Amino acid sequence: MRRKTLRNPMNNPAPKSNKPQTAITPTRADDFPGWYQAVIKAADMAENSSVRGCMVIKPYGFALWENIQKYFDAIIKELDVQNAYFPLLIPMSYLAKEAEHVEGFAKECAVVTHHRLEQGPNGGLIPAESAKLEEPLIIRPTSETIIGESMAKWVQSYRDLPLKLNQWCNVLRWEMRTRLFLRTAEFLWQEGHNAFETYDDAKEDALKMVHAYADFAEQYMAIPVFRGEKTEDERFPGAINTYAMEAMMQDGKALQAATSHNLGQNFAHSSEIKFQGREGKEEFAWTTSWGMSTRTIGGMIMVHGDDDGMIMPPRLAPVQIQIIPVMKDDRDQALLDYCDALKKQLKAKGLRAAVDSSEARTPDKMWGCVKKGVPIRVEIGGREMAEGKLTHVRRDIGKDSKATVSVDEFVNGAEKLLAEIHDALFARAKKFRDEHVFEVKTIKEVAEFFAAEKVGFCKVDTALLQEKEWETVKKEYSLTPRCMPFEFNGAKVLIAKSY
RNA sequence: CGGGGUGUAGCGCAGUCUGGUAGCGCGCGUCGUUCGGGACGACGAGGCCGGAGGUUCGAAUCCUCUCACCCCGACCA
Repeated sequence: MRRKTLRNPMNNPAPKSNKPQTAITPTRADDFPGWYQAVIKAADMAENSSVRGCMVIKPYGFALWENIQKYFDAIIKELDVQNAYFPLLIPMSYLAKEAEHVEGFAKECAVVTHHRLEQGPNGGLIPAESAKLEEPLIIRPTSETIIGESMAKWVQSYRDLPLKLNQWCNVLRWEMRTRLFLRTAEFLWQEGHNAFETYDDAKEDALKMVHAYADFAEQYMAIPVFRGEKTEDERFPGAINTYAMEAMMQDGKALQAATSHNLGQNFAHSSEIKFQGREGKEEFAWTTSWGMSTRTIGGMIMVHGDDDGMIMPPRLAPVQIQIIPVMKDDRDQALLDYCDALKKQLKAKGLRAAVDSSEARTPDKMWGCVKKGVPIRVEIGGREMAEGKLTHVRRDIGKDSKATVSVDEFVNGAEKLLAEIHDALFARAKKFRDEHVFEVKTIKEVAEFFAAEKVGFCKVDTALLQEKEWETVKKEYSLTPRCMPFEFNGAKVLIAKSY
């Protein structure tokens, strides 16, 4: 029965197979994009909404985003960034202020043209002709222009700089093809906008922020990343330099989940962010912008997940330790109390623990835990309770890691165990990534690599991107230069397929 | 916007060619037996067959028109 359900969701005859049974079908090897969708569904993180291109983030997925917000927000506050909030709607003319910026975003903007609805001729509602806006508003695809306007007001003197602002918000980019978390029309992010007195300050800030993101990816998401600069054609519209962190997914494709931009004086000019300098002269500010989105969640799924579902990086996991009471009879209140006491002890240590006291069957609770990627699962039955013990299992290793220890030992070691899981996830991801980066000498070899359907990144001399052949190969295999890692000073570039 | 496809129960699908009044699996509910890594049985609830016209005694099925969504391409965090 079980085999039929899993292998045979389409109701067709099940093929005979020796493959080990997995909670997720298809497996990563069968169909990576299909696997990705199935993991999100199995872990109950998000689903498509009836609004085209927009997703519903379900409580378990949103809890993950809330943790990202919580920890990253603390990091930027340490960097003297202040949170604020700016309008969702931006006058259309603002976008036009920066030439390259318009070109980059104009073709994916949603436009608000009316402010009232009325009864249409065939019933239903239509925008009222009399309520047409003189100047249409766009829904923000990003907020450089509207924040620039405020900055222009707030900055008068060099003493007002640096000014560092951030907002956690939603943005909208009318995307053709969408995928949960990775590319949706509306998505959540933080966008930081800083203004400085000098070019050097701005450049240093843009670099500092990309490292802040990369450190966050490595220390919280357990995702190893390449830190580097984007090539000219991959740059943010209107930026002088764009820096990014690039991660490798398990199918060898690249995912950029956060970027920072050195905007030079481009936006200061268009928004007139001027100040009186130390010598009394009027000067334009130097600005940066930097953002990280819900896309990172897609990255965590594709970097850590396996054929049994999600694997949450411990420091961001909505639930770090799930306690499952294994009950013989209908309901064992003593056992539930015992579990609850354990939960309280773990919470006192600052850990996110939960007890599954639902009426679901024990094996279903366990698989639920597995699919949701809870880092540590604790099982407690009558035997353990009698002996003051518990059994715990690591999600990243599975049942081979099952161990029975005393409650005290577990409580005292839980934080360390979570750290070990984090390190193991990071090491596993880094090993995979390092084994899938290939140094290649010519564009022809790049073409051969992808023609052979090999998986990973090609590292080449940046100069090769000037060759005519590159344009053809790039198109043929839908490749992009991902970034020029800092350690090569622009001399090398990573090429890959990407999300 | 080009090229392909799909709309039937909460989800996944069959039925359409050859019209006859709705079916399967999962899920869901009740009861019983189970219960330390995905249980099983019995009973049960659940559908304007995407929408609008037409043909017909009769349409999920045939015809016309629509609407929506999905996949593949150009753009992107």
